[in-house]
Amino acid sequence: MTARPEHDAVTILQSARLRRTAPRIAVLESLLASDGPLTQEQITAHIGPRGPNRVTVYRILESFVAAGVVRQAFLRDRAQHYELAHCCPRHRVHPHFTCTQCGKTCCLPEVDLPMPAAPVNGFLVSRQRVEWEGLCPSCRQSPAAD
Amino acid sequence: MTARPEHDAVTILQSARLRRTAPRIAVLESLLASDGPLTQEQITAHIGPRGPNRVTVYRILESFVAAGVVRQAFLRDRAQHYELAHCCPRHRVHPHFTCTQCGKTCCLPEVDLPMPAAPVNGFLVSRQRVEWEGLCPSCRQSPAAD
DNA sequence: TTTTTATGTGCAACTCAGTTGCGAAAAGAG
DNA sequence: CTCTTTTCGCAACTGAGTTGCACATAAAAA
Repeated sequence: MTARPEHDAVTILQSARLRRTAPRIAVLESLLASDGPLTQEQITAHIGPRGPNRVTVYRILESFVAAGVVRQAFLRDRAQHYELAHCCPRHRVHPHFTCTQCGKTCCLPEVDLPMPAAPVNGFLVSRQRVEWEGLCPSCRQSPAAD
Repeated sequence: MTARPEHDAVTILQSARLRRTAPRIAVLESLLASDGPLTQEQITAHIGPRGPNRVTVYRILESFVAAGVVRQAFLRDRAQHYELAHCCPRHRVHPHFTCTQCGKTCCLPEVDLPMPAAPVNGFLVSRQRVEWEGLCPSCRQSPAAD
């Protein structure tokens, strides 16, 4: 879980000049361990009952977003989903995929979707967000599973 | 406001076989009069103080979505935004544009973004949602205005 | 190491979009 | 006009996220 330096919680905190506290490390490790964006509730559940207060998790995520370590990936079911920023460069566009069967969401950083460089109908686009819905590889192979 | 038949509230209700009540007509007319998706709060404000209860607006929107008359365009600031379905065909992909300066959102139905027909990395995509952020035409012309 | 100080954390209470249950009202059928 | 079904309004609730404040602690200074 601490193979590459940029995938180590303490290293990330240090290079972002953020205080390294137990709650922050725990939140960061939850995001590192996940293969997709997480909500506050999912992070709290992953850390377990001895983890930080949910307000603390919200504030930690807020500070991570401000520091550029974490990004607000998308909103679903009225809940914000957070992902590590290093999973894909800031200005590059990557789609988020949600499986309609198993409900899991993951980001596809290797997929590069073009964003219009010139204005479209007079609208100057500076940021793009793409959400895909459909069937993930495992649900396609086992249609009735899960 | 009632120029084209498909843009007339009563006609829309009749062809969708929905009871035509004052609250339904008022909600539909708000959406018809708007150039972009609206929240329940915006619809209620547009109708005015003598309009229906907010719970009623939610239920009306819910029934409109079920009937295919209205679509949930996107979620912003924790609020669902609704738009008329006839503004762009159901399965075609159109981006929603939000201006970072004036905050207004509109959909660009004339812009057709390609959706992958074949699976991408094993993920079979059946629906796409695209959000653009940037400067709208009027804010580009008057940078400090509004 | 100890002290100091700025920052982070936990708790309780709050906000606000959206939901639910239920009795009253009104639309459409006969 | 009457009956049945659907819709509406109200009040109370839910759940994600926020705020204020006292306490705790990481990092800086002594």
